[in-house]
Amino acid sequence: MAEQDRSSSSAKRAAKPTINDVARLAGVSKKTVSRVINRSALLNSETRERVERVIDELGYVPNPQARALALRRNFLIGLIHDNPNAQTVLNVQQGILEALQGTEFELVVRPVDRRSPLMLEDVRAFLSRQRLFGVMLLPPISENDVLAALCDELGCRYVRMGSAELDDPDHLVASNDREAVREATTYLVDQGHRLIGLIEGPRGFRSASERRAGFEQAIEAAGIELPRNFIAEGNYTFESGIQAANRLLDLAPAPTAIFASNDEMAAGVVHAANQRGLSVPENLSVIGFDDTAIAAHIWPPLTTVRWPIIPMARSAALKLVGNPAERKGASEPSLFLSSLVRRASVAPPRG
Amino acid sequence: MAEQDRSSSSAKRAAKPTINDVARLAGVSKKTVSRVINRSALLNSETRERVERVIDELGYVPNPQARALALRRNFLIGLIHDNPNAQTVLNVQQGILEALQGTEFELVVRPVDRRSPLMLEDVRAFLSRQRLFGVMLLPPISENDVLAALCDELGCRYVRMGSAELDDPDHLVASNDREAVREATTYLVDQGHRLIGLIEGPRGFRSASERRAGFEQAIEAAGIELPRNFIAEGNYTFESGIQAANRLLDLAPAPTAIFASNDEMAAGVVHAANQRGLSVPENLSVIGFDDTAIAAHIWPPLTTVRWPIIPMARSAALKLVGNPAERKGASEPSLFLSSLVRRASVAPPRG
DNA sequence: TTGTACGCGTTATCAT
DNA sequence: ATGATAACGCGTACAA
Repeated sequence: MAEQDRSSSSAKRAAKPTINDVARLAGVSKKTVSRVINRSALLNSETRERVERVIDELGYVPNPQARALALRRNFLIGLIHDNPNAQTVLNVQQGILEALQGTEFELVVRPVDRRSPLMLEDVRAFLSRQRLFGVMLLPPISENDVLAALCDELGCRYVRMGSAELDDPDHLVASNDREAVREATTYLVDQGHRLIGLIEGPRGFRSASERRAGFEQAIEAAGIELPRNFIAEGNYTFESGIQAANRLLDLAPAPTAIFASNDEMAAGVVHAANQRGLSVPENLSVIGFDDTAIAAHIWPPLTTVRWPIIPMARSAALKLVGNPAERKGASEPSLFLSSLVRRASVAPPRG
Repeated sequence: MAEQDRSSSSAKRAAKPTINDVARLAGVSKKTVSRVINRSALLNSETRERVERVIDELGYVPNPQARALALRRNFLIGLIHDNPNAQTVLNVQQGILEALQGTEFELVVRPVDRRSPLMLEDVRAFLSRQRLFGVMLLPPISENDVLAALCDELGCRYVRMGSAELDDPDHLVASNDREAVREATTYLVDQGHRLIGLIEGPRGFRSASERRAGFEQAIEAAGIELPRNFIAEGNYTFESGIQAANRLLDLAPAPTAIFASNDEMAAGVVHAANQRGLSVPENLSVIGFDDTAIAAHIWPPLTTVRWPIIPMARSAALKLVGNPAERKGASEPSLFLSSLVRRASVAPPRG
């Protein structure tokens, strides 16, 4: 009787109840409680209910640290990324957190440097030490097959986010960048543009090559012959967008429209145009990619490709932890469609 | 002898070495190894060196899960925030991660809803379940004293980030928003503006009241008498900036300059001006606050107040985990100065 | 279907 | 200064 003090059902609970408390009060062994927690199939439903009642009364919650030790697995989801743009990382976080909401999982953020020769060893140390439940890989490192293999080797589930089909559906959430850019470029053509410049992303990024491929397909389909130097390379930053735009605008004839492979670079294009006294879209049409906040906030508002990044990240996280509503999360979609958002940065070319 | 198989010093280590392996090979008890790990003072330096050598040979790393269980404390730093703007959260993360780089700590992100009546209970559950080493509190929830008291109660260290002195130096990293805004406003006055509008932040935000106070001090010091309706309220979003700007610009006489309490709203002001056919800075000068990416990316580039957020976050994290280079992290600064970044969005008013 | 005994890898207690 | 032994809270053989 005296022992019951520890488990008063009132609000006071300085020492949190353990599985032993539950077992004792329910009159079962702690293994049985453990079975209830882990939803073992072989369980008398009457016993289960009794245990569950005690759990509720006590407000018992399993100790994650003890579970992690015994299971050799933490209930943490890792977000491994190498600094794609800020807004992307944040949107991904939001999507993941939405999916993890109400679960026992927490999100751990882990930036890495893809150019460091130690990157793989870093990740290996991180994964094997923290024994994460699973990780999400963002572009561009999501395109690294060795990294994915490493996750497998270490028994860590993973889902990659990407702009093309890089893996099987269980390990992938992708958008179809190529198709989206083709649509965007075709829109420019339909407006009457024939001199269309491309600012592509950095070499080695799958998103860069996919977007370029979409651009070229549209150009070819329109029967347009473009000079080689109408394609300039950027590195997805605002500054690189300015520079690439200046290279393009120095050409004669210069493009009357530019597709930039992301919004930051597109903002750079608008910036460069303004510096030159060109106004958008009267003298130059611009399209970006991502539909990040900046697209809607600059002047004029930017026509851009909207990438459903938050739903994608949510879906990816559900793949990782298993959607409780579904069978095992396998039913989460893997392919997401992007769409063109038409705003004010595009107009027909002048005369 | 046969047991030595487990601890070959070669690269192969499928099963990671444990403290027991180290103890056995070093010929000491595991408690002694534990003492080495935790830098206990009472240790024969000869023993320590021997143990350390074995640790290096084996590539032994303590298991965080077991440590967490035994210590009743996880080596995790939590970032608790209620969606201030995206860029802020990300910058804070960057600063924290810089500080945590190379340590045993990981960063766990935890968004909360400050308006939910369950917010405190959420945080309580989170902290007591995960047993975090410490947490960082971002504005505006960092201004909640009850929340800070809750951390204390649960034995969780905390550091608050804020725009004024909310706590003692051990628990605070703050910028001096009031002074910075006073300087910014004075700059407007010095340029010749007398009709200066303010778009303040949302009610209940300390940053909002601090910035307003700075604005009013400068106006008063300049001997300017401003109509009441020259102060409009926003909620730190782009949209609210547009709306507040339109209210201000509808006035007669209308302001020739507007100080917006953050960059997003300032971008909204520029947007609204463009919509009305006013050009910045010829017809309207604008100053923002934060120096987020958007400030430099819109046209014209925005004069704004730079808040050293990354160093602040880094410093806060070091306060939490203790700067290894310093005594105990107590020497990290608590007050940071903001500075005015002059770009192209301010000019003298038109005669 | 349920319970017993032990392991997970570390730290803490209290000896020596 | 160091070691034996017991926590920490949960999961898993294997037995019942």
